[in-house]
Amino acid sequence: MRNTSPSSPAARQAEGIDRLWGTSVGEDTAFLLARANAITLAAANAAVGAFGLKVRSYSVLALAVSGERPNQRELSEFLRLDPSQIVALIDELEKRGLVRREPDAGDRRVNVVVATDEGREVYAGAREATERAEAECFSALDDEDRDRLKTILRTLAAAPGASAG
Amino acid sequence: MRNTSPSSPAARQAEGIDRLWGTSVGEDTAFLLARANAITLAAANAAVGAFGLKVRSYSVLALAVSGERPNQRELSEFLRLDPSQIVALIDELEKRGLVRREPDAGDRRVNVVVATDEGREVYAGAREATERAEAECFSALDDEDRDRLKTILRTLAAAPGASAG
DNA sequence: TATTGTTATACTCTATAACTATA
DNA sequence: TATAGTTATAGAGTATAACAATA
Repeated sequence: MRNTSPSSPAARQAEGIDRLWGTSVGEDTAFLLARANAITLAAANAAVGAFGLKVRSYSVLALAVSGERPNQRELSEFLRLDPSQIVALIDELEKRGLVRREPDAGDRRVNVVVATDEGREVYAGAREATERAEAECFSALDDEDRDRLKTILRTLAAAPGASAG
Repeated sequence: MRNTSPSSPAARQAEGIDRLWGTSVGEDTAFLLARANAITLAAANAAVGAFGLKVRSYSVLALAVSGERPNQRELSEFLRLDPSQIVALIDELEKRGLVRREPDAGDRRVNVVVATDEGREVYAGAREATERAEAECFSALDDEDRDRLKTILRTLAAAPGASAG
């Protein structure tokens, strides 16, 4: 151990990597975005995991609960997941009795995804958990910055090019 | 085709999924963050792909170029990647002659990762490409919002809990 | 001929554990 | 006994193509 300036090993380690924040990587907005996403994703997965869900299946369940009666293609497009992945997610939720595929009256190719009563219950609990987790993730921000972040991200989501892969 | 209100199929489709933005999912900051990340990640991968890199290998190269002489454990911690993944990334970059492992004089277990001249050249081109791509991703934001976003994301990165998986 | 949902498959990414050499 | 780096492997996630039913 040559570098003896900081007392504890943990402190020395932290000091060690903190210097890398001054590099071009640490200045890159896309990198910071990826990191923030990794943190919130992990927290959200932990939160909904208590309800036997992952972020993916939770999102599908939330949209099924919404009352908007999305079909599978719409879920695929909105969540930016391949149609085949949506099939697997719905299969899993349907097997657990949380959602139901309902054939569309006007177009027999189309399945609309709706929540069951049990799905609504599970969703209510999971949503509370994710909101708690999210509040904790963003606890370093004041209310104004939280609003700003959300507004900015919504602007990006609505921007042209946001639909391109 | 029962719903004939919007003229083109594309317009009808867009109208269709836009209604889902009004749901709880569309209001979720973590969801918006994931989407923004997916968009910028795809754009960045496309940009550095022209130089035979991915975002991962580009990040390692950037840190090797920085002059901070990070070792593999530091790269692993800073980039939040497993040490074994760092090995693979450096192997690839080293095989292409873009970086070099240099044994640390003080601790023979440690490898410091530094860029070669060619690595610096490739990095310069790739960095320009990522900056162009990033500018395009964030073109919907004015300068003030871009700064705000960066500041907020930096606050989150520095927050306690940002190091927890 | 195009679209919705489905199946199958291969590829990438990620997580884990065990090993070596040094400390 | 602990740490840096390496190897091997299994699991999750992702992308792609082909297919049946329907429009």
